Amino acid sequence: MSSQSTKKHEAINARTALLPSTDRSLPIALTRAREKVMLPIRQMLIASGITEQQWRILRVLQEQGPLDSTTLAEQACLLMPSLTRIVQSMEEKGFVSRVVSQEDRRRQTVSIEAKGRTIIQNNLDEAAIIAKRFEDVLGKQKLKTLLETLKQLDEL
Amino acid sequence: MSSQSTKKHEAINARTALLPSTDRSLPIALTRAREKVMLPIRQMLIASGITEQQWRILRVLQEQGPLDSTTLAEQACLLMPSLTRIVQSMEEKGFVSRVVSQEDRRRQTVSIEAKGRTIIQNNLDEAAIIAKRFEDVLGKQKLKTLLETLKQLDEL
DNA sequence: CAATATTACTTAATATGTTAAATAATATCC
DNA sequence: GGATATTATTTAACATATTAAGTAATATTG
Repeated sequence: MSSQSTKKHEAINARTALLPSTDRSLPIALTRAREKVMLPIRQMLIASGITEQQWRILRVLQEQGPLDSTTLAEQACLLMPSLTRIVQSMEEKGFVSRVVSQEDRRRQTVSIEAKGRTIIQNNLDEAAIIAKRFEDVLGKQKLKTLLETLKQLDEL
Repeated sequence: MSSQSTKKHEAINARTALLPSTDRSLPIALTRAREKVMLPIRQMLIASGITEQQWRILRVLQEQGPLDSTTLAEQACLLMPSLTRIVQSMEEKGFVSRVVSQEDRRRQTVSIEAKGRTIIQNNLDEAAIIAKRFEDVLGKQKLKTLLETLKQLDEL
């Protein structure tokens, strides 16, 4: 922002006009928005002692029933190495259970357990309020458009 | 997806209809889109041996000139503890330098160095091509709308 | 059907994310 | 002006992200 850097900035942009500046960058904008949207959810979950990733795992299992690890990772938007560790830790705490599949013993099925369901119950209402707040801020139509555009990016 | 879990799923949704299901969740959609957009950038940067966060730091410094750590963290979308570590490592590698501010000795100013500029030069064209690809996929108007909506979320 | 390839998951190593606490310098208040 | 509060940065501790390599089971192929 200093005047001496402004000249340099313009000089560089003159020969690299193709790339949008960082304040118009899609990756950065997505990261910022994600952070803002995650923050209240993270704060809510502190009381339950779980992370947003663990919350996503519980919600996916509650919605879709028992899943194999690969599908669960995809649905909860986690990479397999992360999922492995998180599910191990959640199993130790009794939130989920794992059983080896009998048809294919490479696979395992992860299920939500009573303790995990309790966490869902304790947070579902507040999570809905948080989601509603963002819907109200953006408006239903803009939120719908946003989700569609984000989906389009995901499906590339 | 199994039929025995479908009944459970519906039963739960009946009494918790307020919260959108995970496949319509804004946090998850943002995370997925971010991942898709970041992937080609990360792959590009492998050749230079830096991460996307280090790339953001270099780009912000190149655009805006020397910055104090707090501003740099804000602009590069990093938390201060992350910035501290990353800048330390980048300083050791000669990509950036740090000097303590004389007006306020709590502050320090971070500057990009020749080695850092070289990395920018080596990747700017390809970064522009990647950015263009997303612009072409979405269309200029939809990208503009997306950035505006994301900004609106950020400014909450 | 045995060698090879693929798949599902795990482990390892390194980097970043996140919260809390520590540190040092500056600002504020009585 | 000295006690106290605030600010800028760092450190610590733990959790996740990412890439690569490892392992065990299944699938494929000659």
